[in-house]
Amino acid sequence: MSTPPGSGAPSTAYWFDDSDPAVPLLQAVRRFRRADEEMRRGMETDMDVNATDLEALRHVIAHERAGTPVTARGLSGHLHISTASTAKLLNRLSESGHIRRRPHPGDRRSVIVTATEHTHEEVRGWLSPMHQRMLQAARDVPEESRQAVVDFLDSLAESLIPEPEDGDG
Amino acid sequence: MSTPPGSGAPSTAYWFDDSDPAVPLLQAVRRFRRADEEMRRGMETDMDVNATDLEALRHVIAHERAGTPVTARGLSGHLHISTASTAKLLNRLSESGHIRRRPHPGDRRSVIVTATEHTHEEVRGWLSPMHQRMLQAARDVPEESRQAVVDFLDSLAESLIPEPEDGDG
DNA sequence: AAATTTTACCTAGCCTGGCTAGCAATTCTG
DNA sequence: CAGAATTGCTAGCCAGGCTAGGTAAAATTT
Repeated sequence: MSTPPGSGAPSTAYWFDDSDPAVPLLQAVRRFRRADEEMRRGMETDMDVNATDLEALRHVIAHERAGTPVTARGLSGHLHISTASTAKLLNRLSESGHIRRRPHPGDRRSVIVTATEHTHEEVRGWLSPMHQRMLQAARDVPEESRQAVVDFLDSLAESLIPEPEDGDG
Repeated sequence: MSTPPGSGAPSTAYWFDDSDPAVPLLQAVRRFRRADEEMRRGMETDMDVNATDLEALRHVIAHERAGTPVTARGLSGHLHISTASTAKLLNRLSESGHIRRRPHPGDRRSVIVTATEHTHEEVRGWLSPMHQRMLQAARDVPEESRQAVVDFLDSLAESLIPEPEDGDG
Protein backbone atom coordinates (compact mmCIF):
# COMPACT_ATOMS: atom_id res chain seq x y z
CA MET A 1 0.00 0.00 0.00
CA SER A 2 1.02 3.57 -0.49
CA THR A 3 0.05 5.18 2.80
CA PRO A 4 2.28 3.33 5.24
CA PRO A 5 0.18 2.61 8.30
CA GLY A 6 1.11 4.62 11.33
CA SER A 7 3.20 7.10 9.41
CA GLY A 8 2.20 10.74 9.27
CA ALA A 9 -0.55 10.76 6.70
CA PRO A 10 -0.23 12.84 3.55
CA SER A 11 -1.78 16.25 3.86
CA THR A 12 -3.71 16.57 0.63
CA ALA A 13 -5.38 13.21 0.38
CA TYR A 14 -6.89 12.37 3.73
CA TRP A 15 -8.85 9.27 3.13
CA PHE A 16 -7.35 8.29 -0.11
CA ASP A 17 -4.99 5.70 -1.29
CA ASP A 18 -2.70 7.71 -3.54
CA SER A 19 -1.74 4.81 -5.72
CA ASP A 20 -5.24 4.27 -7.07
CA PRO A 21 -5.51 5.99 -10.43
CA ALA A 22 -9.18 6.67 -9.75
CA VAL A 23 -8.35 9.00 -6.89
CA PRO A 24 -7.59 12.11 -8.93
CA LEU A 25 -11.12 11.96 -10.27
CA LEU A 26 -12.62 12.09 -6.82
CA GLN A 27 -10.27 14.87 -5.87
CA ALA A 28 -11.51 16.82 -8.86
CA VAL A 29 -15.07 16.18 -7.75
CA ARG A 30 -14.14 17.56 -4.36
CA ARG A 31 -12.65 20.69 -5.90
CA PHE A 32 -15.79 21.19 -7.92
CA ARG A 33 -18.02 20.86 -4.87
CA ARG A 34 -15.92 23.40 -3.02
CA ALA A 35 -16.08 25.84 -5.88
CA ASP A 36 -19.82 25.38 -6.05
CA GLU A 37 -20.24 26.24 -2.39
CA GLU A 38 -18.07 29.29 -2.72
CA MET A 39 -19.99 30.46 -5.74
CA ARG A 40 -23.25 30.23 -3.83
CA ARG A 41 -21.79 32.11 -0.92
CA GLY A 42 -20.60 34.85 -3.21
CA MET A 43 -23.99 35.13 -4.83
CA GLU A 44 -25.78 35.28 -1.49
CA THR A 45 -23.51 38.05 -0.33
CA ASP A 46 -23.75 39.97 -3.55
CA MET A 47 -27.51 39.75 -3.85
CA ASP A 48 -28.01 40.09 -0.12
CA VAL A 49 -30.33 37.15 0.37
CA ASN A 50 -29.85 33.92 2.28
CA ALA A 51 -29.25 30.53 0.73
CA THR A 52 -32.87 29.41 0.82
CA ASP A 53 -34.17 32.63 -0.67
CA LEU A 54 -31.56 32.42 -3.39
CA GLU A 55 -32.53 28.89 -4.29
CA ALA A 56 -36.16 30.01 -4.27
CA LEU A 57 -35.39 32.79 -6.74
CA ARG A 58 -33.45 30.44 -8.93
CA HIS A 59 -36.32 27.99 -8.97
CA VAL A 60 -38.94 30.63 -9.64
CA ILE A 61 -36.95 32.08 -12.50
CA ALA A 62 -36.17 28.73 -14.06
CA HIS A 63 -39.81 27.78 -14.04
CA GLU A 64 -40.90 31.14 -15.26
CA ARG A 65 -38.58 30.78 -18.22
CA ALA A 66 -39.86 27.29 -18.84
CA GLY A 67 -43.43 28.53 -18.83
CA THR A 68 -44.39 26.28 -15.92
CA PRO A 69 -44.89 28.83 -13.16
CA VAL A 70 -44.45 27.91 -9.57
CA THR A 71 -46.96 28.05 -6.72
CA ALA A 72 -46.16 28.68 -3.08
CA ARG A 73 -46.90 25.03 -2.49
CA GLY A 74 -44.48 23.91 -5.18
CA LEU A 75 -41.78 26.14 -3.80
CA SER A 76 -42.27 24.76 -0.36
CA GLY A 77 -41.82 21.26 -1.73
CA HIS A 78 -38.76 22.14 -3.73
CA LEU A 79 -37.06 23.83 -0.78
CA HIS A 80 -38.10 21.20 1.73
CA ILE A 81 -39.50 23.78 4.11
CA SER A 82 -43.00 24.08 5.54
CA THR A 83 -45.71 26.08 3.84
CA ALA A 84 -45.59 28.45 6.80
CA SER A 85 -41.89 29.11 6.28
CA THR A 86 -42.61 29.55 2.62
CA ALA A 87 -45.19 32.20 3.40
CA LYS A 88 -42.57 34.04 5.43
CA LEU A 89 -40.04 33.64 2.66
CA LEU A 90 -42.48 35.08 0.15
CA ASN A 91 -43.12 38.00 2.48
CA ARG A 92 -39.40 38.69 2.73
CA LEU A 93 -38.84 38.43 -1.00
CA SER A 94 -41.80 40.54 -1.94
CA GLU A 95 -40.94 43.23 0.57
CA SER A 96 -37.42 43.32 -0.84
CA GLY A 97 -38.91 43.64 -4.31
CA HIS A 98 -37.58 40.35 -5.62
CA ILE A 99 -40.82 38.57 -6.33
CA ARG A 100 -44.52 39.18 -6.74
CA ARG A 101 -47.50 37.05 -5.79
CA ARG A 102 -50.09 36.62 -8.49
CA PRO A 103 -53.44 34.89 -8.43
CA HIS A 104 -53.45 31.41 -9.88
CA PRO A 105 -55.74 31.51 -12.88
CA GLY A 106 -57.36 28.14 -12.24
CA ASP A 107 -57.34 27.81 -8.45
CA ARG A 108 -58.30 30.69 -6.24
CA ARG A 109 -56.64 29.21 -3.16
CA SER A 110 -53.33 29.10 -4.91
CA VAL A 111 -50.66 31.69 -5.58
CA ILE A 112 -48.28 32.00 -8.49
CA VAL A 113 -44.87 33.41 -7.73
CA THR A 114 -43.04 35.48 -10.32
CA ALA A 115 -39.71 37.27 -10.18
CA THR A 116 -39.58 41.00 -10.81
CA GLU A 117 -37.75 42.25 -13.84
CA HIS A 118 -34.98 43.53 -11.61
CA THR A 119 -34.47 40.08 -10.16
CA HIS A 120 -34.39 38.53 -13.57
CA GLU A 121 -31.65 40.90 -14.55
CA GLU A 122 -29.74 40.44 -11.37
CA VAL A 123 -29.80 36.66 -11.63
CA ARG A 124 -29.09 36.74 -15.33
CA GLY A 125 -26.08 38.92 -14.58
CA TRP A 126 -24.73 36.20 -12.34
CA LEU A 127 -25.82 33.04 -13.98
CA SER A 128 -25.67 33.60 -17.64
CA PRO A 129 -21.96 34.34 -17.94
CA MET A 130 -21.31 31.48 -15.57
CA HIS A 131 -23.52 29.31 -17.64
CA GLN A 132 -21.74 30.26 -20.81
CA ARG A 133 -18.45 29.24 -19.26
CA MET A 134 -19.89 25.95 -18.07
CA LEU A 135 -21.27 25.26 -21.48
CA GLN A 136 -17.90 25.98 -22.99
CA ALA A 137 -16.27 23.63 -20.48
CA ALA A 138 -18.69 20.96 -21.58
CA ARG A 139 -18.03 21.63 -25.24
CA ASP A 140 -14.32 21.30 -24.60
CA VAL A 141 -14.80 17.72 -23.50
CA PRO A 142 -13.62 15.61 -26.41
CA GLU A 143 -16.49 14.04 -28.25
CA GLU A 144 -15.35 10.51 -27.46
CA SER A 145 -15.26 11.15 -23.70
CA ARG A 146 -18.62 12.79 -23.28
CA GLN A 147 -20.53 9.66 -22.59
CA ALA A 148 -17.91 8.61 -20.06
CA VAL A 149 -18.36 11.91 -18.25
CA VAL A 150 -22.12 11.59 -18.12
CA ASP A 151 -21.86 7.98 -16.98
CA PHE A 152 -19.39 8.89 -14.29
CA LEU A 153 -21.53 11.69 -12.92
CA ASP A 154 -24.66 9.58 -12.90
CA SER A 155 -22.78 6.79 -11.31
CA LEU A 156 -21.54 9.17 -8.62
CA ALA A 157 -25.07 10.39 -8.03
CA GLU A 158 -26.09 6.78 -7.64
CA SER A 159 -23.24 6.25 -5.17
CA LEU A 160 -24.68 8.87 -2.89
CA ILE A 161 -27.89 6.96 -2.35
CA PRO A 162 -27.41 4.93 0.82
CA GLU A 163 -27.41 1.19 0.35
CA PRO A 164 -30.71 -0.22 1.59
CA GLU A 165 -30.06 -1.74 5.03
CA ASP A 166 -31.01 -5.34 4.48
CA GLY A 167 -33.88 -5.50 6.92
CA ASP A 168 -36.52 -8.19 7.27
CA GLY A 169 -38.50 -9.19 4.17
CA MET B 1 -35.59 22.52 -34.30
CA SER B 2 -35.43 21.64 -30.66
CA THR B 3 -36.69 24.63 -28.68
CA PRO B 4 -39.07 26.52 -30.90
CA PRO B 5 -38.81 30.14 -29.75
CA GLY B 6 -41.95 31.40 -28.14
CA SER B 7 -43.51 28.01 -27.74
CA GLY B 8 -44.14 26.48 -24.37
CA ALA B 9 -40.67 25.51 -23.22
CA PRO B 10 -39.79 21.88 -22.52
CA SER B 11 -40.07 20.90 -18.92
CA THR B 12 -36.76 19.17 -18.37
CA ALA B 13 -34.34 21.65 -19.85
CA TYR B 14 -35.29 25.12 -18.71
CA TRP B 15 -32.41 27.25 -19.80
CA PHE B 16 -30.94 24.93 -22.27
CA ASP B 17 -30.74 24.64 -25.96
CA ASP B 18 -31.40 20.96 -26.46
CA SER B 19 -29.54 20.82 -29.71
CA ASP B 20 -26.16 21.54 -28.13
CA PRO B 21 -24.41 18.24 -27.54
CA ALA B 22 -22.73 19.71 -24.46
CA VAL B 23 -26.03 20.07 -22.66
CA PRO B 24 -26.37 16.48 -21.44
CA LEU B 25 -23.13 16.95 -19.53
CA LEU B 26 -24.48 19.91 -17.62
CA GLN B 27 -27.69 18.05 -16.97
CA ALA B 28 -25.65 15.24 -15.48
CA VAL B 29 -23.83 17.76 -13.32
CA ARG B 30 -27.18 19.01 -12.14
CA ARG B 31 -28.33 15.51 -11.26
CA PHE B 32 -25.15 14.97 -9.32
CA ARG B 33 -25.60 18.18 -7.37
CA ARG B 34 -29.14 17.21 -6.51
CA ALA B 35 -28.07 13.79 -5.32
CA ASP B 36 -25.35 15.36 -3.24
CA GLU B 37 -27.83 17.62 -1.48
CA GLU B 38 -30.16 14.77 -0.80
CA MET B 39 -27.37 12.67 0.58
CA ARG B 40 -26.45 15.39 3.03
CA ARG B 41 -30.02 15.79 4.09
CA GLY B 42 -30.30 12.09 4.75
CA MET B 43 -27.13 12.06 6.78
CA GLU B 44 -28.25 15.03 8.85
CA THR B 45 -31.53 13.35 9.62
CA ASP B 46 -29.95 10.02 10.39
CA MET B 47 -27.24 11.38 12.64
CA ASP B 48 -29.52 14.03 14.09
CA VAL B 49 -27.22 17.00 13.63
CA ASN B 50 -27.59 20.07 11.47
CA ALA B 51 -25.65 20.75 8.27
CA THR B 52 -22.97 22.86 9.90
CA ASP B 53 -22.36 20.41 12.69
CA LEU B 54 -22.15 17.61 10.17
CA GLU B 55 -19.59 19.43 8.10
CA ALA B 56 -17.69 20.18 11.29
CA LEU B 57 -17.59 16.50 12.19
CA ARG B 58 -16.50 15.58 8.72
CA HIS B 59 -13.71 18.11 8.85
CA VAL B 60 -12.56 17.08 12.30
CA ILE B 61 -12.48 13.43 11.34
CA ALA B 62 -10.69 14.01 8.07
CA HIS B 63 -7.99 16.01 9.80
CA GLU B 64 -7.75 13.57 12.61
CA ARG B 65 -7.14 10.80 10.11
CA ALA B 66 -4.59 12.90 8.33
CA GLY B 67 -2.75 13.55 11.59
CA THR B 68 -3.24 17.32 11.31
CA PRO B 69 -5.71 17.94 14.11
CA VAL B 70 -8.03 20.86 14.01
CA THR B 71 -8.38 23.77 16.43
CA ALA B 72 -11.54 25.68 17.23
CA ARG B 73 -10.09 28.53 15.22
CA GLY B 74 -9.43 26.33 12.23
CA LEU B 75 -12.93 24.96 12.36
CA SER B 76 -14.39 28.41 12.51
CA GLY B 77 -12.44 29.34 9.39
CA HIS B 78 -13.41 26.22 7.51
CA LEU B 79 -17.10 26.64 8.31
CA HIS B 80 -17.13 30.38 7.70
CA ILE B 81 -18.79 31.07 11.01
CA SER B 82 -17.61 33.28 13.88
CA THR B 83 -15.49 31.93 16.71
CA ALA B 84 -18.42 32.58 19.01
CA SER B 85 -20.69 30.40 16.93
CA THR B 86 -17.95 27.81 16.84
CA ALA B 87 -17.82 27.79 20.63
CA LYS B 88 -21.55 27.15 20.70
CA LEU B 89 -21.17 24.44 18.08
CA LEU B 90 -18.45 22.76 20.13
CA ASN B 91 -20.68 22.92 23.18
CA ARG B 92 -23.50 21.25 21.28
CA LEU B 93 -21.28 18.56 19.85
CA SER B 94 -19.54 17.79 23.08
CA GLU B 95 -22.78 17.66 25.03
CA SER B 96 -24.15 15.25 22.45
CA GLY B 97 -21.01 13.18 22.83
CA HIS B 98 -19.76 13.68 19.30
CA ILE B 99 -16.52 15.48 19.99
CA ARG B 100 -14.10 16.24 22.76
CA ARG B 101 -12.03 19.31 23.44
CA ARG B 102 -8.37 18.65 24.20
CA PRO B 103 -5.60 21.02 25.19
CA HIS B 104 -3.32 22.07 22.38
CA PRO B 105 0.12 20.75 23.22
CA GLY B 106 2.03 23.81 22.07
CA ASP B 107 -0.39 26.68 22.73
CA ARG B 108 -2.34 26.81 25.93
CA ARG B 109 -4.86 29.28 24.54
CA SER B 110 -5.83 26.87 21.86
CA VAL B 111 -8.10 23.86 21.76
CA ILE B 112 -7.80 20.69 19.73
CA VAL B 113 -11.05 19.08 18.65
CA THR B 114 -11.28 15.32 18.30
CA ALA B 115 -14.20 13.08 17.41
CA THR B 116 -15.25 10.38 19.84
CA GLU B 117 -14.91 6.78 18.81
CA HIS B 118 -18.67 6.55 18.44
CA THR B 119 -18.66 9.42 15.98
CA HIS B 120 -15.86 7.86 14.00
CA GLU B 121 -17.88 4.70 13.66
CA GLU B 122 -21.07 6.52 12.82
CA VAL B 123 -19.43 8.58 10.10
CA ARG B 124 -17.48 5.63 8.80
CA GLY B 125 -20.74 3.73 8.57
CA TRP B 126 -22.09 6.38 6.26
CA LEU B 127 -19.11 7.50 4.32
CA SER B 128 -16.99 4.51 3.74
CA PRO B 129 -19.47 2.44 1.77
CA MET B 130 -20.39 5.55 -0.14
CA HIS B 131 -16.78 6.21 -0.75
CA GLN B 132 -16.21 2.70 -1.99
CA ARG B 133 -18.98 3.14 -4.49
CA MET B 134 -17.60 6.48 -5.63
CA LEU B 135 -14.19 4.97 -6.04
CA GLN B 136 -15.68 2.19 -8.10
CA ALA B 137 -17.48 4.74 -10.24
CA ALA B 138 -14.16 6.45 -10.84
CA ARG B 139 -12.44 3.17 -11.66
CA ASP B 140 -15.16 2.43 -14.17
CA VAL B 141 -14.22 5.50 -16.17
CA PRO B 142 -12.26 4.23 -19.13
CA GLU B 143 -8.58 4.93 -18.81
CA GLU B 144 -8.51 7.14 -21.88
CA SER B 145 -11.29 9.40 -20.60
CA ARG B 146 -10.01 10.02 -17.09
CA GLN B 147 -8.02 13.08 -17.92
CA ALA B 148 -10.99 14.53 -19.78
CA VAL B 149 -13.14 14.04 -16.70
CA VAL B 150 -10.65 15.75 -14.42
CA ASP B 151 -10.22 18.58 -16.88
CA PHE B 152 -13.95 19.03 -17.22
CA LEU B 153 -14.52 19.18 -13.49
CA ASP B 154 -11.70 21.62 -12.93
CA SER B 155 -12.91 23.67 -15.79
CA LEU B 156 -16.38 23.73 -14.27
CA ALA B 157 -14.94 24.77 -10.94
CA GLU B 158 -13.17 27.56 -12.74
CA SER B 159 -16.43 28.55 -14.41
CA LEU B 160 -18.01 29.20 -11.05
CA ILE B 161 -15.55 31.92 -10.17
CA PRO B 162 -17.18 35.20 -11.16
CA GLU B 163 -15.47 37.07 -13.95
CA PRO B 164 -13.59 40.04 -12.53
CA GLU B 165 -15.73 43.15 -13.22
CA ASP B 166 -13.50 45.28 -15.36
CA GLY B 167 -13.16 48.19 -13.00
CA ASP B 168 -10.79 51.15 -13.18
CA GLY B 169 -7.31 49.53 -13.38
C1' DA C 1 11.70 42.13 31.37
C1' DA C 2 7.73 45.14 31.47
C1' DA C 3 4.27 46.94 28.83
C1' DT C 4 1.49 46.50 24.83
C1' DT C 5 -0.83 44.28 21.14
C1' DT C 6 -2.63 40.28 19.09
C1' DT C 7 -4.70 35.85 19.24
C1' DA C 8 -7.77 31.94 20.84
C1' DC C 9 -11.59 31.02 23.15
C1' DC C 10 -15.49 31.84 25.96
C1' DT C 11 -20.32 33.70 27.70
C1' DA C 12 -24.25 36.91 27.22
C1' DG C 13 -27.77 38.47 24.74
C1' DC C 14 -29.89 39.69 20.01
C1' DC C 15 -32.14 38.48 15.43
C1' DT C 16 -33.16 35.59 11.38
C1' DG C 17 -35.28 31.88 9.60
C1' DG C 18 -36.75 27.54 10.47
C1' DC C 19 -40.91 24.94 12.99
C1' DT C 20 -45.91 23.57 14.76
C1' DA C 21 -50.58 25.02 15.66
C1' DG C 22 -54.50 26.72 14.13
C1' DC C 23 -57.61 29.47 10.85
C1' DA C 24 -60.15 31.01 6.47
C1' DA C 25 -61.03 30.23 1.75
C1' DT C 26 -61.52 27.18 -1.88
C1' DT C 27 -61.81 22.80 -4.22
C1' DC C 28 -62.70 17.96 -4.44
C1' DT C 29 -65.60 13.74 -3.24
C1' DG C 30 -69.18 10.63 -1.74
C1' DC D 1 -74.78 19.46 -1.00
C1' DA D 2 -72.08 18.11 3.34
C1' DG D 3 -67.70 16.75 4.77
C1' DA D 4 -62.88 16.10 3.79
C1' DA D 5 -58.80 17.72 1.74
C1' DT D 6 -55.83 21.36 0.03
C1' DT D 7 -53.64 26.10 -0.25
C1' DG D 8 -51.84 29.72 2.03
C1' DC D 9 -51.81 32.74 5.96
C1' DT D 10 -50.59 34.58 10.92
C1' DA D 11 -49.01 33.76 15.67
C1' DG D 12 -45.71 32.39 18.50
C1' DC D 13 -41.67 29.03 19.64
C1' DC D 14 -36.77 27.63 19.21
C1' DA D 15 -32.17 26.64 17.04
C1' DG D 16 -28.33 28.49 15.36
C1' DG D 17 -26.29 32.27 13.42
C1' DC D 18 -24.29 37.18 14.97
C1' DT D 19 -21.87 41.19 17.68
C1' DA D 20 -20.07 42.79 22.00
C1' DG D 21 -17.18 42.22 25.44
C1' DG D 22 -14.15 39.47 28.79
C1' DT D 23 -9.92 36.50 30.12
C1' DA D 24 -5.72 34.10 29.47
C1' DA D 25 -1.82 33.11 26.75
C1' DA D 26 1.53 34.31 23.22
C1' DA D 27 3.93 37.57 20.40
C1' DT D 28 5.87 42.00 19.86
C1' DT D 29 7.67 46.40 21.18
C1' DT D 30 10.18 49.41 24.06
